[in-house]
Amino acid sequence: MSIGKDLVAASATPLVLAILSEGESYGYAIIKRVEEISEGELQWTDGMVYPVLHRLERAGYVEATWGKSESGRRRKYYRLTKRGTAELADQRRQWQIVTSTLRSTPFHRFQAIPQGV
Amino acid sequence: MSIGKDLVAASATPLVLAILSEGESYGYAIIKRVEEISEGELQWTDGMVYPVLHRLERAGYVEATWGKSESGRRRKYYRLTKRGTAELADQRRQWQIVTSTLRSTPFHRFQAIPQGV
DNA sequence: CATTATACATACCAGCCCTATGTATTCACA
DNA sequence: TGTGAATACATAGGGCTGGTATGTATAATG
Repeated sequence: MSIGKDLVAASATPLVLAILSEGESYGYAIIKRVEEISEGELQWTDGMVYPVLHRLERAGYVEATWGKSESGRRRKYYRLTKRGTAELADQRRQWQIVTSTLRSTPFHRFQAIPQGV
Repeated sequence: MSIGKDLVAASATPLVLAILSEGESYGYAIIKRVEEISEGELQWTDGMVYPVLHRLERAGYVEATWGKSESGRRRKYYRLTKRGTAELADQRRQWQIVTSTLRSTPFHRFQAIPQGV
């Protein structure tokens, strides 16, 4: 994808937490949801999402329970914990600071140059 | 500092490029400038900035020349290259996508200690 | 009956911030 | 005169994390 690795890394946690704040969900659906709300710009792989969910679980930001889809496939449903909700708020604060700092530079005046120079 | 490691990582390159787009500068001054425009929220260390500058130089985004301060201390001045300017534009595009995606979620509705749906 | 979509898991690799450490000069101040 | 702080740059090593590749398994599709 056309988004740098470190930016993907930085946005992974807040995006997953934000999506789960809409209601409980599971790995595969989160991948689809990210693709949907980014209008196809962000395309996560499963090999990336599951480790993120495991990490969030270890950190106590989410809880998981095994369930089943209507068709019978097993699913691991995740939902935000209280700590996860607090973490989401903190993530938002951090992004505010950084984007606000970037806006203090000529950063926002640079338009993307389509190909070539 | 209170900003996560991965967010610091993701913002380092665009911030340095944006600062250099204001005019040539050097490591120590960049650290001070970041602290200034973030109003003290971002406090970079020298051990973090110099490797970033070296990486940007290897990537061809910046050029460096040795100079001296008025008082006589040696300084390495960095300035944006054409490729660096293009990279800055691309970084901006990436950040637009990610922040726009985050805004598509309840992310922006979370204030310090939310809940209440 | 084979391919695709769904659904989850993990080992390995590479990249990068962070900390710690080292060198060197200028300036304030006691 | 001397001592610490600020200025100024450099790099080695550790730890964390996403990306890739791979494996398992079931349901739907044609």
